[in-house]
Amino acid sequence: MNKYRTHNCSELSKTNKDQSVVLSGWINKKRDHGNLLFIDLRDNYGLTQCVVDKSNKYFKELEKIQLESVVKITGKVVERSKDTINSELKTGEVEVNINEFEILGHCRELPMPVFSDQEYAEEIRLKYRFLDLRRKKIHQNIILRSQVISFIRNEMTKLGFLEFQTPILTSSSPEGARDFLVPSRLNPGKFYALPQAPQQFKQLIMVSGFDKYFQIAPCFRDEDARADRSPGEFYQLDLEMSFVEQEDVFKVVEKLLVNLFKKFSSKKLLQEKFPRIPYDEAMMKYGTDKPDLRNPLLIYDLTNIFTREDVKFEIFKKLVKSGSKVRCILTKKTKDKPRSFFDNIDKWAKEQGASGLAYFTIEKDKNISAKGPVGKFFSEEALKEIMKITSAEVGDSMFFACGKINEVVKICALAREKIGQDLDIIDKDKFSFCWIVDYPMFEKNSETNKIQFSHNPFSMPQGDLNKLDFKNPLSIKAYQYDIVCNGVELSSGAIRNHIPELMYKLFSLVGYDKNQVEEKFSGMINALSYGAPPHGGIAPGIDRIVMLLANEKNIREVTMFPMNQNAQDLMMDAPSEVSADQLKELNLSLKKK
RNA sequence: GGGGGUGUAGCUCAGUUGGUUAGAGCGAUCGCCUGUCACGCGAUAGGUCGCGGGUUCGAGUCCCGUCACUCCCGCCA
Repeated sequence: MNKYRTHNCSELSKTNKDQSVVLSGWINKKRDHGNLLFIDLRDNYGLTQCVVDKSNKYFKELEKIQLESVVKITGKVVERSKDTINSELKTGEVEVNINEFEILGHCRELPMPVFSDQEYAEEIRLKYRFLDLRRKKIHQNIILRSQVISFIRNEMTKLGFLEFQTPILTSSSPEGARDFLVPSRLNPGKFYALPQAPQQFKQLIMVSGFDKYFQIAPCFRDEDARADRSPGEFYQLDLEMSFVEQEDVFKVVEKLLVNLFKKFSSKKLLQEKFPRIPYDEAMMKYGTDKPDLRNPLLIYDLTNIFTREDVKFEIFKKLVKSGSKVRCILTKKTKDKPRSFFDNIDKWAKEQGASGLAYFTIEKDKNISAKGPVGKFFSEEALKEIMKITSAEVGDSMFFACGKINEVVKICALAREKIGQDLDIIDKDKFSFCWIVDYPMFEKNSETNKIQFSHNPFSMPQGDLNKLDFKNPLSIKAYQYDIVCNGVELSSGAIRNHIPELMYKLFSLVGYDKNQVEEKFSGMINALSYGAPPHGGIAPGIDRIVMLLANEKNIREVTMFPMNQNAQDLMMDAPSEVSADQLKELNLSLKKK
């Protein structure tokens, strides 16, 4: 028999009546009636009420015991009287009459209550993460995470994928995020980098002939944190397949995600075959390549309207003449919204750094007219044209932004989200997935004006490879795709470029000559020239999937031991200083401040 | 690197126009209480109002600086 328990804290029921049992767990809560004491004993599995009265020799000691102490209790299971049954508790029909008890782990005065729904400052939660993790909600989140990962492993294995580990200490690569560097003792002056993703390794696995690979892969990027982005490290379901086209990857991932989300959430999926939205279309209609499709609002381009003679909105017209764009967001049936609704959005836009959002509502008396501060600037003919372009109807309103294309697109995307929230038209009980496809291979850096890879430099360009228009690199699309769910970017992937000559050519467009490519990507470029299969893959973010399933807005709520925003682990005190000897061994010296 | 928010008891927070000795709930300690499940009741302890400077007869409150946490922008192939 186990020394510590015969049952866990969620197991006992009426069927155990009169049995002598041993339970171990944490003191979740005490209710002291002076001569009668109730103790809720908690473990990973649940809660059991234990009772003791003053006739027991341990009574005084139990009365004094700190919450969150770990104890072993020996006692008898008794059925509760009808009026004392707790239906909220799985074990609520019984309780354990304590005969003996033993303290297994003392607890000091707590820096934060464990049994409470109260929110606490993150600083204290992170410092005492082991206490925080005892709390119900986050405890459940972490269990969910484990179940999600185990489900994924199982499904991937069933689909014939093999799980491999790839190196954690690898080489730094240009392109992409900032690397975490690790100094090499045996190679003074040289550094390993932690992988930003196992990108090159998974392609090498394909070249090695393994056909289908996956891994729950840790990825390290030294970039600043966000609510949905841990500083430092995160996990991806990294996968790669040989002899596939884009649709083959989509099929696998769609099936996996649909099964996963159905199993672990009660929310409905808006569509089980994810819509495919070309990047250009997404940027036009939603202003972003991670649209929340639960939000029905759409963005329209109305730049041409502001070249008309019968439109007198001079500020916009002047800007349009100098190359600015006008975009609008249409809201349906909003004519009765109070003035404050519109003004608040205009005010909000100004707070976002935009010059504001002009608006009007389309009305009809005898004629079509526009009501609102700028309504008078539009002729009936112009309004009819606007209604044609946007499919707007009488009673609808529109918000206008004007400016340089990048700025307009950005504020419209934000405004779409903001207005959607204000109108409360986003169904929070749904998941809406989509694929964003046809990403451009290259983009122009707005500061340096230089051409750079817009996503992954290893992606395969679309179209006839013999007829690619290298003179117009910005026109080249790639077999590059993202999965988006409810406005959250879950993953990106691509069909890879497995042709070395094409790789050299593409890199040359962003300013790398052949030697540089061979130097920077030696492992891979070399491998591709010894018989590489066409291959492609994707890497959905595990943390963000669990966030969606757990309905959490912050990634730390689904991460067991997260760092804070400044990339510090307050519990383990990392990063920390190291000894002079350690530095010496690594051939490093620190600059004095 | 930049912008916003927050910082008062172990925890969560209140603190009015600058004005007496800075309060509450939870927790802790002590006492009472035999059917609670957020048990109840009474008492006690607990404060560098993040830190530094300034204005003022007087600062938790106003001003300047600074630090910490957090959210956002930049960044994140």
